[in-house]
Amino acid sequence: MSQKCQHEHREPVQLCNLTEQLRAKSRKITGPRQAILEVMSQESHPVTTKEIMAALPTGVCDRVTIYRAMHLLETMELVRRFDFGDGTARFELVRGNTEDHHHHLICRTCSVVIELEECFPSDLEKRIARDSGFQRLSHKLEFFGICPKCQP
Amino acid sequence: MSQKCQHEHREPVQLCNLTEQLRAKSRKITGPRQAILEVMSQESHPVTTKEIMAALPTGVCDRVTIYRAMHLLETMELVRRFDFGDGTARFELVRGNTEDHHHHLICRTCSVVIELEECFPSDLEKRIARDSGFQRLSHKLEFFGICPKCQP
DNA sequence: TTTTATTTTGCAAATGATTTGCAAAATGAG
DNA sequence: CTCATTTTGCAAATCATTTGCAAAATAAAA
Ligand SMILES: [Mn+2]
Ligand SMILES: [Mn+2]
Ligand SMILES: [Zn+2]
Ligand SMILES: [Zn+2]
Repeated sequence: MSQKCQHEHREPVQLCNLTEQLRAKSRKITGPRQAILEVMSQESHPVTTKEIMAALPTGVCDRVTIYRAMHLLETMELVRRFDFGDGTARFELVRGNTEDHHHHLICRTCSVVIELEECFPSDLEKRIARDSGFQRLSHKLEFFGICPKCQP
Repeated sequence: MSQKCQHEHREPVQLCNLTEQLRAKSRKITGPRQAILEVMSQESHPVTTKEIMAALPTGVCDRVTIYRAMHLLETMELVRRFDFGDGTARFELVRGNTEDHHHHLICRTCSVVIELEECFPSDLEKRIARDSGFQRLSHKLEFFGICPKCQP
């Protein structure tokens, strides 16, 4: 079945998904949640809760609400969590298929982020699964380096 | 030139390295540091500071000392830091060449760890470097899955 | 629309890992 | 053994994240 949004007016796909998926789980469509998703839809790289907070109009919601929204959206697979190794979680809106994922390249000096298309080769991953007997394999993978601007 | 230890008596390679490298930096060879390395040399997977603390004879040192030792040993490249995504750093003794590294496969249910030989293909990594203009690329990579014992 | 059941939220406080300040203790060179 | 330097323990600070709870918001029911 198609996932097409039923509304007539134009809205980002994510907000439609949000509405529908929230209803399906008897969760509520609230101002904070819409505002958070609005902010995230304008970001092209993973963002921290602190950054979301800063991008939100003053007083929209508490930081705790953002943490709680991230948990919810993560379980709904509308948002994905990343770890750049600095002790702060980052979140990014899932834009394509839920099954897709991607990785990042981060500058060790200025922290600029590049979105990557390359992924760990699935045949290699299958071999790891076969050799170990593990099932449902997934991976966390991020690259680090020195970006052109930061090179000596 | 060979890295062979000059001492006559038998000691784990790491402790020799420690002694020599510490001298070279005018840092001191202390009881806590030797004890911590002793514990780590008996572990085959990355360990947390809490686990090191627990494995150490009571009263050998404070948890803070372990944190400080990990920082020092990490800069000396005698120890490597890993992140299994649970908010606690893990450390493992570097056993082979300093340039080598490896990754892990962790059970999402029971947390059992498998040491892996597979690594991200270097030709692919070189392509990422070339396409992005980044230099000195490195990567963080860990796999997750369900181990044979935890499978339904 | 009003009522009612349920979910959310804000705020304060708790948790947990890690870091820092500082004076006392340990180490190693001479 | 003495002295300069590095380390350590302990308490307190930081920081991200979580939790408890009563008040506020939302959506289903009447
Ligand atoms: Mn991304
Ligand atoms: Mn390992
Ligand atoms: Zn991937
Ligand atoms: Zn690798």
